Amino acid sequence: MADTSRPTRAASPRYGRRPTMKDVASHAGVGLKTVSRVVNGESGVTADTERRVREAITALGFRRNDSARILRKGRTASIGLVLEDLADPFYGPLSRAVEDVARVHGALLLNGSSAEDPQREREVALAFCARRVDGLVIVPAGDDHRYLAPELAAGIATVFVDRPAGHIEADAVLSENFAGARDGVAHLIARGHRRIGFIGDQPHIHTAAERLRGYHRAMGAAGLAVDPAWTASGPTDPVRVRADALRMLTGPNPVTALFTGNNRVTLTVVRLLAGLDRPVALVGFDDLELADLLDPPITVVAQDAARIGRTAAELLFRRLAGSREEPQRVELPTTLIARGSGEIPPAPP
Amino acid sequence: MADTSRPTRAASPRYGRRPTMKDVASHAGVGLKTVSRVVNGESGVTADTERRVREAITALGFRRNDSARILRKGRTASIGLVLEDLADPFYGPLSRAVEDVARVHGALLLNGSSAEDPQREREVALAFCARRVDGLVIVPAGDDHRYLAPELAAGIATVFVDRPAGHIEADAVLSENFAGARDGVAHLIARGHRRIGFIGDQPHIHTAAERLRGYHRAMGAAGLAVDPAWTASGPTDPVRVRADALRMLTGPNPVTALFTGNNRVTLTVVRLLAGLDRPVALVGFDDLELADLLDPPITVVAQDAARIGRTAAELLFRRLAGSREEPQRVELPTTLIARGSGEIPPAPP
DNA sequence: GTGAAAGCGCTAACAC
DNA sequence: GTGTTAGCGCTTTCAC
Repeated sequence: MADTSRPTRAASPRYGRRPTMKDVASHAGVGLKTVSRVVNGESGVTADTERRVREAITALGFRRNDSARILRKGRTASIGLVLEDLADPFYGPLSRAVEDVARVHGALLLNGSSAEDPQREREVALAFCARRVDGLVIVPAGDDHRYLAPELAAGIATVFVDRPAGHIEADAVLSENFAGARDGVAHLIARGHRRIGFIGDQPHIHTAAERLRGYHRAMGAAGLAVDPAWTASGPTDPVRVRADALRMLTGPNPVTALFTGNNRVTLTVVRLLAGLDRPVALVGFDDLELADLLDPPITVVAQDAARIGRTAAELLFRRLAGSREEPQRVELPTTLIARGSGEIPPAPP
Repeated sequence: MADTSRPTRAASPRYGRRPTMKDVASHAGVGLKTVSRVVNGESGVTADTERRVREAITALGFRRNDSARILRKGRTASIGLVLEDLADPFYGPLSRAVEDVARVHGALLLNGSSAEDPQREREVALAFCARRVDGLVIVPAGDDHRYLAPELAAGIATVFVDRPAGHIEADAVLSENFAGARDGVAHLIARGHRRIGFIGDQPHIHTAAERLRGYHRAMGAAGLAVDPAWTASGPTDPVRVRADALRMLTGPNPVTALFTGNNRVTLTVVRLLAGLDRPVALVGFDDLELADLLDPPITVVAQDAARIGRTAAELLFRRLAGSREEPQRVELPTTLIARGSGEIPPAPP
């Protein structure tokens, strides 16, 4: 008996100890290192020895234990992706793009959702660090990332996505939120709208703040005063959004057009407008599947989620390959897609 | 110099060797095991000792290396999820549900896409096994999973999702594909349709075959003969789907209604029908976001992706907790959501 | 071409 | 309460 420490398990083949290289070695009648050479495709093993080793591997059902390998080599060949919610359609393509890049570099992907909770973001990110991921791609929920400083110092490459890091220097890949929103609002202004509403996400979120800034810039550039009742920021909960939209549309100084700050807000507003008899122009930030088939089709400022993910992952692997440039902020352009809802003229007064 | 193996790096604090428990121990002037006790919240450490250890941990920026812990404990507290494509909206909620359950059990989630390629599914699944994940949730791309037999034998719990495993005994969580499709087609028949087309995914895919079987059953139960030109199975590529749909709608024996076998097919057909002047009834398998806002709103047979994921993950963790029941197949009900497109009557001849 | 020995950083077992 | 020792399964080093 080789393993006297677990007598009760030794009898059961189904849940027995997995074979190790040592087991393969004795089964094949070779040294441990020879097995290691075969498993890792290193040279310096005769064809005959290799055959015997491979036979032993198959016979025993051996598979290399990467935990041990990782411990020894110091690199895990894995990266962690922390995002807000895997179920959000924006993050699906983003994750997939990160995974594809990781795959090219032979790395696996650990996935975690922060649920927009800074504390949870921190837990997930640090759990990944404890696993010694080589790198981290983070869609931040919180705005203070000093907790990551020791990890960055220890060499865990980190790229922030969608929103920049708070209180630490790190790479970030963002959309042109300001310019995209500004252009979307300018598009409405160009169609003759003067009273335009903005409904966005919570103001402490970087993208929400930037998009609101873009709204104000477009209005200002056109010489239009903004009634404070025309802007609303808060959770993307449908009840809140619906109430704010209704208030803007029916108040004393009603808007003739709406700019919505992200896909969830747009969805809620589209549902609301569908039940209205009055035509209201709409431009939304983020594209929606089927947006082209609605009546009217929805005009959007589209982000390229897959490109954002790919760009971030490629930057990450450049860092892992040794790039020592200053932390950089990459801003990716958005695309205004005019489909109809943004081209509705203002209703006559 | 403690680390002479990396002379060029030793000078840089930024990329130095990470501190270990041993480093913390000597910094705090205690033994290694005491640090371990503090880090793992074990009892038997005086408040004063604990404070000194914690100070050393903060001072050095120590974080436990879980790779070493995993190697020693034999459990990785992680599970692997292999699915078709993270970017597909069906899998977002599914992944999220699996992650949430994993989180409750203190496990991390490794994510991989097979891109519907059996070889790639195998690579990803085996890479996860080499990492010694405790369990695996797999949306199979291939139909032969004997390659997993040694892993199952070694105790890696595995649950298949959406489609059953091929040639091995394993748990599976599926939708009621047959019943869902049958009821969806029966719904069209009840509205007076007699010539109904079916456009589905490739026939070797289990869900596609089951849904096609449901179609035939509904037609048969209503005493309706099926013209072979009314069914088409193949890749969900829009060009193929469009061509097949057009053929059915304009052939010598044209259909008055279509049943589409999954969300991608439905999308393509919706786009096609939107350009037609003739009204055609449509029921699709899988729900679509915004389906209720289209004109007409789309009637669907909806699967609950989140529930499927949750059910699979819970079954997995029951296995990990020691459940030794026979492998089981769980079938989750679908929901017919009548919205309009499925209630269009047949066009007069 | 091959193998023995050391050690990656941690936890388990068992001293004291 | 605290520390020492062995060893998880692999890779690295170096001897043969």
